Amino acid sequence: MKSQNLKKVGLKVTLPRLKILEILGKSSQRHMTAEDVYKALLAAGEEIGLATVYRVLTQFEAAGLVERHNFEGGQAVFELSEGDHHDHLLCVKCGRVDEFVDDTIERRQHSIAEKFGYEITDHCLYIYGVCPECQEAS
Amino acid sequence: MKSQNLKKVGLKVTLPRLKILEILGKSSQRHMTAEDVYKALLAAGEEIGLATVYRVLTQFEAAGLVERHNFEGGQAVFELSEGDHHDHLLCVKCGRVDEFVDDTIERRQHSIAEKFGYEITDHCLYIYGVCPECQEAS
DNA sequence: GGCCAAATGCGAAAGATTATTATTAATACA
DNA sequence: TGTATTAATAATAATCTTTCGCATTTGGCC
Ligand SMILES: [Mn+2]
Ligand SMILES: [Mn+2]
Ligand SMILES: [Zn+2]
Ligand SMILES: [Zn+2]
Repeated sequence: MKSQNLKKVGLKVTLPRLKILEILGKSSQRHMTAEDVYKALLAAGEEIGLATVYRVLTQFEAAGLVERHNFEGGQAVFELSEGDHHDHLLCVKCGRVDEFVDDTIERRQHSIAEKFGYEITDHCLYIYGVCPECQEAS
Repeated sequence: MKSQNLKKVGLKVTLPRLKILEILGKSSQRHMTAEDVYKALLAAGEEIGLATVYRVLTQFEAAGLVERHNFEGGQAVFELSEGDHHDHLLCVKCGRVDEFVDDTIERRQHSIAEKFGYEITDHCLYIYGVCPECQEAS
């Protein structure tokens, strides 16, 4: 149950938070901007302000419930955290997002951080390109 | 000479463009925000508007003279292109930036893009962490 | 030097995100 | 279950980064 997730991380169980969690879980797009979430809420008949969406998403990020990505193009996107780390492939034409995990890359990253003496906190790898569908279309 | 660089990419040789190229080349920080460049220009006694800095940096990016990065933290940063691709290690405490190249990672990225059928256009790998100096300080 | 398109400077505008504050709702507990 | 306490929300304003519009200036070329 979603309210358990919220309690677990010490957040009060409120309607906006539940609805936002629900949208993030149910939407057909896994990676959503704050605006996307806001519009989905409106479409679902919920009267939740955009500022609340931003506030809640930021809290969710701090609590580890969602991840924020700064893909190219101004707006940050959010996705539900599911424990598993993964990286992203992004189509520059249609905005499609694919996810992947590569253990070799993960290991190399750690050895690079080690070589430079960094204590790694996070990392992100974005591969931009043209997806198969968009290649055909051109 | 810098004016040659500009002519080569089909950009008119103007004072703002020369000065901005110069700042990017001479500044102690290799990775600068538009604001950084603007302040450096002011400090050098040049009267160049911030809008011009943004405009010129964007043109330079389109011409391949500089690269733009969207590190965490709102502002884009720019650095002179020097042909060689590299990725970045970023200290989350002091903002230090280190650069690295890893052929294994580069190769894996291409094979991932291939597996998904993407025609790769670009990619970036940011490793965030705490640099050696900042580890001591804490 | 003088013409003309292109570039600049300035201010306004846009877009994304955050802050403020009065109001409302969730939790704890009587 | 009702109430007090405290945190969360809504609405709006503010902020921050970046871009636009337009009058003025400049660079390239004759
Ligand atoms: Mn993802
Ligand atoms: Mn660099
Ligand atoms: Zn596509
Ligand atoms: Zn540091």
